[in-house]
Amino acid sequence: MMQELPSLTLPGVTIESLKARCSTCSMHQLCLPMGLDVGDMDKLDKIIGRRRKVQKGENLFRIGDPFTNLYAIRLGHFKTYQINANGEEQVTGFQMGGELLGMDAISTDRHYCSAMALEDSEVCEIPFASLERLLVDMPTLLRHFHRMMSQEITREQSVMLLLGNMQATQRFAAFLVNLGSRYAARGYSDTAFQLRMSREDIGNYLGLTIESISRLLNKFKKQELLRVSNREVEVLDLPRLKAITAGTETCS
Amino acid sequence: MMQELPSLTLPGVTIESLKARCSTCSMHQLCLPMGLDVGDMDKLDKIIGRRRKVQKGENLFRIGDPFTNLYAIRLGHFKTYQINANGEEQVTGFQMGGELLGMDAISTDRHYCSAMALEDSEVCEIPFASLERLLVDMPTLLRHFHRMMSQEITREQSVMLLLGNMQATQRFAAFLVNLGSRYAARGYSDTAFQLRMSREDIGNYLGLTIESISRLLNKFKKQELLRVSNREVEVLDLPRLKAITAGTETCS
DNA sequence: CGATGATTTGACGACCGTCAAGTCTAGTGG
DNA sequence: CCACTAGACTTGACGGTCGTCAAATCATCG
Repeated sequence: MMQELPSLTLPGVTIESLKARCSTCSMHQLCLPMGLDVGDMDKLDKIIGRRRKVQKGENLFRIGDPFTNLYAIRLGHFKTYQINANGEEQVTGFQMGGELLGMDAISTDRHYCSAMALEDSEVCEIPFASLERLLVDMPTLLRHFHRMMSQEITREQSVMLLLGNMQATQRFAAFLVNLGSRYAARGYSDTAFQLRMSREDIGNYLGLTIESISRLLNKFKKQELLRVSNREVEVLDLPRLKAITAGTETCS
Repeated sequence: MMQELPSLTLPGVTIESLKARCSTCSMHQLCLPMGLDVGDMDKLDKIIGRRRKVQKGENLFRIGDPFTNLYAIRLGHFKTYQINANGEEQVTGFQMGGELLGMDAISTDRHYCSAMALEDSEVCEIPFASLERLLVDMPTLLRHFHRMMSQEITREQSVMLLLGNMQATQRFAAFLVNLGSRYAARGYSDTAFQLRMSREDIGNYLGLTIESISRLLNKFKKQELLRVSNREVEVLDLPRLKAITAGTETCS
């Protein structure tokens, strides 16, 4: 349902080749496959600001913060969340290495959501004013930047489908399949991975309670769809999980 | 909760002044307040393609259609919707005059959702390739285009908050308040307007059934929050409706 | 005026949230 | 190394919200 990073899945582009070239940060992973040449890469290097380490539980930015930078995740995982009038959170997404944070802030010059590190992480700051100036001279980068913003729009549409249309079981299956496919796009296993977020965050993201998540994990375990140990997950029957996501496999 | 078009709410810019200047389509309403001069406006005119009428119930585009144009709504209302594996719809938004459609398609060069006219409507086609070429020479327009994409991201985040966090009553109140504020931004009343969409579309959008919408309308009527007659709505107590949206007024 | 689809209303039940208690885990300090 | 603690997670019982189903009523349009 939700999409993989297309830039990481282009044919002939391996994650290793990108890492090798990457001189500064994951932003390059996103640009290289789009056809940036070495000269363009150097220009990009020049505007990319300092690296910044973000400790587990620390906010990269908060709702209402003035907007100056986009952030490319080099390492680690983040969650983004809205806060409603009562101070309750709504998790709007989980982000991992190679993804871009902060695009929601362009519209009002203030961040519209908060971003928190789920583990010790590292980002590259990309001053947006500089980036926008650079875009004028680099049509390829411009194109790619538009694709990334558009992709965030489609990602969120998928979440709306999930929240508006799916039952609890289906939502949770979709969540796992999506995580797996994103790890696969990064060269990791799509069936064995660690959940970087708490049950609470998962539940919040999926519009369910922590208890429901716990029960769903147990149900999937009993059906031999999953092996679960704490935050370690192994998907034993990915096709069936995908069928549940699609709504083909009715209940389970 | 969801946002108004900021470009239509800048101080000193009335909807009339924009309409007067607007030579071709509502895209100009979006650009003028951002500081485009007359020369820039003319350049924009040149790339904007033909107007296109779309009849009620007709699709402007469908999921999977190849992407060539963005569409600026001149007149009328649209809904956008996803379709899941079982062919069920999930309405992801309602759009009105002055709003832009199709930005989700940039990422994959195919439309990621379908758009259908809720009444006889009219749009301007904006060939995206031409627009992107133009953006290179017009930093102001570039800036504005990025704001519009970003705004779509924040809008969707608000819907995620709505679907993930709110109860039925609160969702419906939020929906009405949002509609009102968007009409207000266009120079119409924020308390008396016509619903252009069916109960079914509203329910689908809010993750509720048509029956629930009907009951909610009735409840609000009994509480003297609304006067309702078919699709005609008059909000009698906007502050209280806003309080319900915010979750301040507990149940009602 | 008749027909078709949209909307309303009621009865009922399922799904999932709430509450409460219990268990496990990881991190800390003795 | 173990005891202790706080927080994360699990499990069970119960209830409420909202979905499902069915029937009736109401608009709209040829």
